[in-house]
Amino acid sequence: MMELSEQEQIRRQTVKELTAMGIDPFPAASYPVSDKTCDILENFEKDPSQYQNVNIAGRIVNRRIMGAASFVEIQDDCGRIQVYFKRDDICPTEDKTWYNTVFKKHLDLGDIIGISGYVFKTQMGEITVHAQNFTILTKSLRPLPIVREKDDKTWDAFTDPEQRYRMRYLDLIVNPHVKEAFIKRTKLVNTMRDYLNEKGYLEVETPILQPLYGGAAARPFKTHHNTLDMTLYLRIANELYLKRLVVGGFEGVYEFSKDFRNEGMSRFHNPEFTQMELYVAYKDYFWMMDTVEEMVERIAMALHGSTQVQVGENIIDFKRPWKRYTMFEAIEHFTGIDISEMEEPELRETAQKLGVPIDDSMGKGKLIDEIFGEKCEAHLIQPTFIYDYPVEMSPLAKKHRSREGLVERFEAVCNGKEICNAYSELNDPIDQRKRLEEQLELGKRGDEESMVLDEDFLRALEYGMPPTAGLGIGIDRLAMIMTNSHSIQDVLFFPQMRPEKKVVNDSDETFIEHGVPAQWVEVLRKRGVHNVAEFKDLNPNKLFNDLNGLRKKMKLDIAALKLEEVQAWIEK
RNA sequence: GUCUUCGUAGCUCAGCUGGUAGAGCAAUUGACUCUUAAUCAAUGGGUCGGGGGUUCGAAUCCCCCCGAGGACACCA
Repeated sequence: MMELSEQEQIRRQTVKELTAMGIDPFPAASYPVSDKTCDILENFEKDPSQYQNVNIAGRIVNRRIMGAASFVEIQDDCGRIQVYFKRDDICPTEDKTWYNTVFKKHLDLGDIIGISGYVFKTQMGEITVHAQNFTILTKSLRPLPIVREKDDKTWDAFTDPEQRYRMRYLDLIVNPHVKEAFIKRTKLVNTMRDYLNEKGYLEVETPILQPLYGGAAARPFKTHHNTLDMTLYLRIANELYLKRLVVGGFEGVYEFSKDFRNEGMSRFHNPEFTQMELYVAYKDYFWMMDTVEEMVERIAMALHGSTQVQVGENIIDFKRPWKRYTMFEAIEHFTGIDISEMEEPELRETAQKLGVPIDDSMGKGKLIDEIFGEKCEAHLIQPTFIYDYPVEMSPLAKKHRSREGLVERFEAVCNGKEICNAYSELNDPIDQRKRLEEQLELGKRGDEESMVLDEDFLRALEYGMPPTAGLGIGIDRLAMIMTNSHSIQDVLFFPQMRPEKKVVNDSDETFIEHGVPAQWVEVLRKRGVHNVAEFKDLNPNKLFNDLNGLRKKMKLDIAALKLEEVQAWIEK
């Protein structure tokens, strides 16, 4: 038995009383919902005659009882509406039980009911459903957090992040803006998918369980397949599989993919996250910049009806064209230093001068990337393309068509964070092999993130992949921006959390076998001892004192314990 | 992983330099036939995250642990 709070006990008792009255608190039959709250609120005044016989269903989120009349607020999946209950309308005969007992005493905040009635406007001018009948559809056994709102002011908002993320269902019930954000997220994905489908690209699915992981520099999650008796990894990216499909002759493929990276967590990182990766044959990275601009601008329009989006303090404007800087230009812009001609020692010196933290394992490319990350990225609020990256950091990107040491790669940065990453894809299999081998070499230098050589991927390239533009765009990051969310946990329904500790509860019998008299078992639980295993960590004197103290407090009519008895349980 | 802030009733919070745990809402009982943070009256509800220590006495001070937030690190 778990300990129930007073309110939970009362609600369980109510369930019993309803059942005893012949009312099923959890009925099986369909309820004939014919109307939505939002539709009634929006359209009632245009044509009241259409709303003389409505059926709504939803959760009771507020209640005001005035004797023989009451107002209840019902919430369904699109909003809330006030419902008016009048005793003599609910109970037209002499028997007033249905109103006085079932409605007033046996309904609680959080219960789900169905209501049939007609719509009218109260004296205060609020569109309201006048209930003629109601049906209990689900009793709620736990009290709901009570959030009250009036004129944009909120009282007792349910804000504890731990509870909000662990019990997202509660968060969704009581915090309407949370629901809004998730609806926007889905709209974002739908808009992107529509855009890609309109262009004629094919949505595909590739393996999540992979024998080798690749396509990004991150540590993977490792698992094991029993029948094959082999290690499998959860994918960190799907790039290498999608490119195989381009080799296979698909000229435009994309996938919305859950990827898994075994790295630290923060307000920008969850162990599993969503990316959309797109590969289009016969295109290059400049073409891809145009595509990203067009697609993201369309998403902003779909979600906000405007290219401008409020994000924290800033208004971000996704209107095309976005600013474009090469990486060297961006660094020169923010530091005043032109590093484009520098070699490793000079870069190292410059980084130190700029206060950029570096270590010995960093090569030329990593140093440039660090300087950019430290000095530029956070300042790029409006959407900006940063292009032409050092080759060392980009083993899958094609060599720059004219500049030595660079690759044709870009990232879009927005609100100080990377939102996408794209290249003219490397399709020279000899160069690709060399680059991947260099990554392995870097691995030996202490860089844990370097990749494993994927021979089949190289074999595919050797058959010939057309020149291809590729893109990875972070759906969670984009959703954060588009919903003005401070943290990734606000755009994931169920962000990863440490598990709640669960207390093991022993049965009465187990305690009794341990020598605890039956009437003391409940007292022990009250004291916080849930199982006999906890005995060994307890001080017998303290337990003895606490239990007899509780006996007094609970006014129990049983003999006081002796210290020897308590010692006996603990030693057993 | 490091630093830092936090954890008190179902929810939101107060509780000063240690002295028997408080409020509002929610709950229970009662009054009230158009209220809307409904109102009015009464009542109940707490291992003060867990464990240890200091003390005559700990929600409060100290240490350890658990959980969460934030910052940093990591994450091309």
